[in-house]
Amino acid sequence: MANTHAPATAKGRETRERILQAAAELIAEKGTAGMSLDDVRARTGASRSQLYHYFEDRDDLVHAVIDVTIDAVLDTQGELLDHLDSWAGIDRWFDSLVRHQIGRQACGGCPIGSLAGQLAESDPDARAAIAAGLERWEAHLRDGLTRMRTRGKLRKDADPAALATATMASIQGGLLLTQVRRDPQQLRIALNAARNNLRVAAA
Amino acid sequence: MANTHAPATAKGRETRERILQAAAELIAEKGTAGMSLDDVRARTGASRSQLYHYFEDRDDLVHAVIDVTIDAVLDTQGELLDHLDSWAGIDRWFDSLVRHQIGRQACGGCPIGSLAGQLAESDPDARAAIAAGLERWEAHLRDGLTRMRTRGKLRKDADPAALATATMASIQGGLLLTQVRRDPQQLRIALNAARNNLRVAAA
DNA sequence: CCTATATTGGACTTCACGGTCCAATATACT
DNA sequence: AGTATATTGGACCGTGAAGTCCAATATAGG
Repeated sequence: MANTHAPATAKGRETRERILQAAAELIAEKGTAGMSLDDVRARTGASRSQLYHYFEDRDDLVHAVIDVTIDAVLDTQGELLDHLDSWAGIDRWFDSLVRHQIGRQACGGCPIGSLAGQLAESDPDARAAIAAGLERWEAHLRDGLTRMRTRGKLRKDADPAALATATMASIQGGLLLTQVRRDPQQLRIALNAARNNLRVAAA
Repeated sequence: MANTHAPATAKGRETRERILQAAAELIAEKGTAGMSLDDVRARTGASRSQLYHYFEDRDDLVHAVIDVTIDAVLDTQGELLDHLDSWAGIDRWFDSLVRHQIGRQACGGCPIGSLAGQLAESDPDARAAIAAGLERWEAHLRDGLTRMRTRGKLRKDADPAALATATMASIQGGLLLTQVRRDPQQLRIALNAARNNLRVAAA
């Protein structure tokens, strides 16, 4: 906290934001270990001082990127996440995920999942932050499924928590296969299976 | 090829093996970017010359680790992979995967999947090698399912390729969640869902 | 045993990177 | 305007890491 100054002026906020944004892009492109502070400087035109004025050190910046990445992923899905309490809403959500992968030509996988694979073992704090992010994400689905059960769309003995977890696994795994095989259909296949599994619990 | 000598003596083979083994462990522990050649030297007592005698450069070593890791993953599952043509065989396989995660206390995720997340974007050759490895893995299941369809255990219109892909996605996603949440039950849940999806195609 | 070749030790070079420091400049506030 | 504070530029440092080179030693095969 000592060295890290929160921006006090509009200009400062803007600089911090530029740095954070560039770092997030670079990490998405080259991985956390692949990003260097010089990369960030090159992309933003910022000076060394600026980096260390707004962030403790490299680690602090990476952690900030994690937070911003999680927010970005959830933001991208926007209000789709608020309507996961109907089969139609879930289908729209799945479709949008697949479309998004087609749009980026099957590159990159899931930004959160990628960070997880890179940091889970080596950085406990990062792991916790990523776990929290995934939990926020999964909670939307779990809540939606719970509402469906209440409304009688799911069997009374259905387990929304487990259904949501299994669906997240299909998403993450489907994105990984999509990324490795450079084929968005891999996600489609995984999501169709996830849908089947949800349907098994339909009333 | 010029500089890389294949070991010509038993001693040489042993040295190369030691280096490769240590590099694989280090990469599993700290990620590809986290492993340094000095780490490998420290763990093996090898000299710089030995590293560069048996491997072109760092990249060559990493690629060798990819191959060895894929083989190790498939070996670990052993003959379980040859009996994925019955529900009992598939269940045994799933159980063994979960048990394995419990054994390693939910650490590490899937060695192949981890490599994928780290290298898919930055190293096209690595991506291709990993894709080939996953394909070898998936083929075992696809072949098993195909045999099941032939024997009438699966519906005639079932798609073994898609079923196998969806199952792989659940495995990879389940392992990722297991790793991030340090909870092997995450894989269990994902595999139960995968099983449900397979059952939907049962005759 | 002798020689060609395989293997090994380790000094050395180069360089990218993270991090520190201090002084210069811009901005806010009274 | 004037002062305190926020912001910025950039030189400088230490370290770790990849990679080169050459000479020393071990091993195989005749």
